[in-house]
Amino acid sequence: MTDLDDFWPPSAGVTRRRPESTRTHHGRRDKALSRDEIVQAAVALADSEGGGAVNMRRIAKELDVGAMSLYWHVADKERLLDLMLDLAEGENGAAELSGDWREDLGQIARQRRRMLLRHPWIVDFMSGRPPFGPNALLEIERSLSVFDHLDVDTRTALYILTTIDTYVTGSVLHELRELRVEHAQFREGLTATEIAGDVQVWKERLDRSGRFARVVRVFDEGIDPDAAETRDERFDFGLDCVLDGVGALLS
Amino acid sequence: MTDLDDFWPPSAGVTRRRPESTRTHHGRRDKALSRDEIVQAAVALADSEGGGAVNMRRIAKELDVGAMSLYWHVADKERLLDLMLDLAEGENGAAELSGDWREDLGQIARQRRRMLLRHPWIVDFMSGRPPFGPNALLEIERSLSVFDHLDVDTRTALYILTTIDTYVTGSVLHELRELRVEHAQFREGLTATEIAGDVQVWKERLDRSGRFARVVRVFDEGIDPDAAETRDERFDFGLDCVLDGVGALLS
DNA sequence: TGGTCCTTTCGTACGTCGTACTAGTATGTA
DNA sequence: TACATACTAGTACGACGTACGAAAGGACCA
Repeated sequence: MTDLDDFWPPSAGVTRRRPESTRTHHGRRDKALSRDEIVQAAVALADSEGGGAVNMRRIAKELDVGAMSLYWHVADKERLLDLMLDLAEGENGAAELSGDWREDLGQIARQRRRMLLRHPWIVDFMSGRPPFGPNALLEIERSLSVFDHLDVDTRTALYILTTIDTYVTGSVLHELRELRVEHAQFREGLTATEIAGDVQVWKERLDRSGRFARVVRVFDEGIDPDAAETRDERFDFGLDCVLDGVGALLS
Repeated sequence: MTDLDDFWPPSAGVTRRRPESTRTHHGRRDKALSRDEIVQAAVALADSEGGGAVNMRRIAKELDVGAMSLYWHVADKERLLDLMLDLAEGENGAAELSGDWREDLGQIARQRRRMLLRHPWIVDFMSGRPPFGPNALLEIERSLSVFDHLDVDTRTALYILTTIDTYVTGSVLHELRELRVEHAQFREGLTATEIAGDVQVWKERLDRSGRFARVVRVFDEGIDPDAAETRDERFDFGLDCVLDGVGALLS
């Protein structure tokens, strides 16, 4: 495994490099601080306390290190976030592909969704960050291999992958909205019955106004579009739509 | 037009209300400050200088007002962001629908994409915010009407709308990533040829490693998946996939 | 006229953030 | 011993959200 840092795109000034020659420890600390260690700590912190808890002082405390020590290994917080994203990107073990395009694309999509739900902070930091870190590139490479034995030009293959990834990303964004709203309500100490009562009052206000007939019908039919139990089903529903569309295109 | 504030869901404590009785101006300022005025100023600021420029002091300066004056009309910054999102949501004039489901869903999707691209800060603030402000609800109501004369149960209709919205959101997220990377490069004073040269070096590194055969082929075929000219085409490609899938379901 | 109350405005100040600057400390080399 | 290299870290600055409380000015009543 060569140094993956070589594969960052030119726009990302990620590579503040360690010296190639000596690897001995020079600092005051007993163990040498490393960039990987920092990124891992940051990811662990973001996983357990949310993206909002990620700040340099806090990461440093986690590593029992001065805040400014981080800046030797990482150019700034933006670069650290780049590295965090790509680390998460890399944790999808490359399970082998079956050879059936629909099954494989479906598996890639579901795997990616699971990854994003494991690290909800990714969607917070994704915007404005180029998705071409080394591990992301490896994923793209792997995904492109699905089309190896299909009669599809490269551009179309890319479009298809982009469409699927787009759906997955948007889907997770939706799910996280719901999860966080639930969480906020829970933290305010509201019981399920209190929430249901409030929703009922809300619904009646909507009903009385006469401008939300169809929305009110959703309530009345007892459909909770955000119900936790139906999220997988809903994801698969949309994914099937997308893959059906892809199928129509491939034939 | 009754007060749309009535239609906020119970979870959003948006409604710090003005007193109902007297409406005369009491403050020190010559014109009374109003919540709408604040929200509009915030949106204008976000549009022109990006979501990062939105902060209470700056909005106040824009209105020639003390920073803390805002807090009489808006509970806190989070609520202000809620209001900003819903204001943008409301600017989609409700063009009448044709009655052809595919055309109408396509139009809704394209209109929403344009809105999100007009206000790129929305995707920055969207995560973790419930999408049920009054104007969002009106949009949902309008979208649901597409299914009025179709034989689709409510749940499926909702799933379809969610799938489309999911695709649009993810799509805009992708586009903004690209736009912002371009913008960052531009701001660093890089010329197009410099960028092309850097990319070439990057590509060759990828090539030499032998692990990115398919990605390198994308380069070699001269395909820029992020090219500005092809963005509309790419969006329509994916949207057609989704709508094809929906079509398969409806028949 | 003067008091008192309610609505609205806003100055000050605190805690938190990213990080520039600078001064260190430990190791290797001449 | 002297100097360079590789790291670590304290201090400090400016920007942020906003709690707190003081005030300003109209409305009302005496």
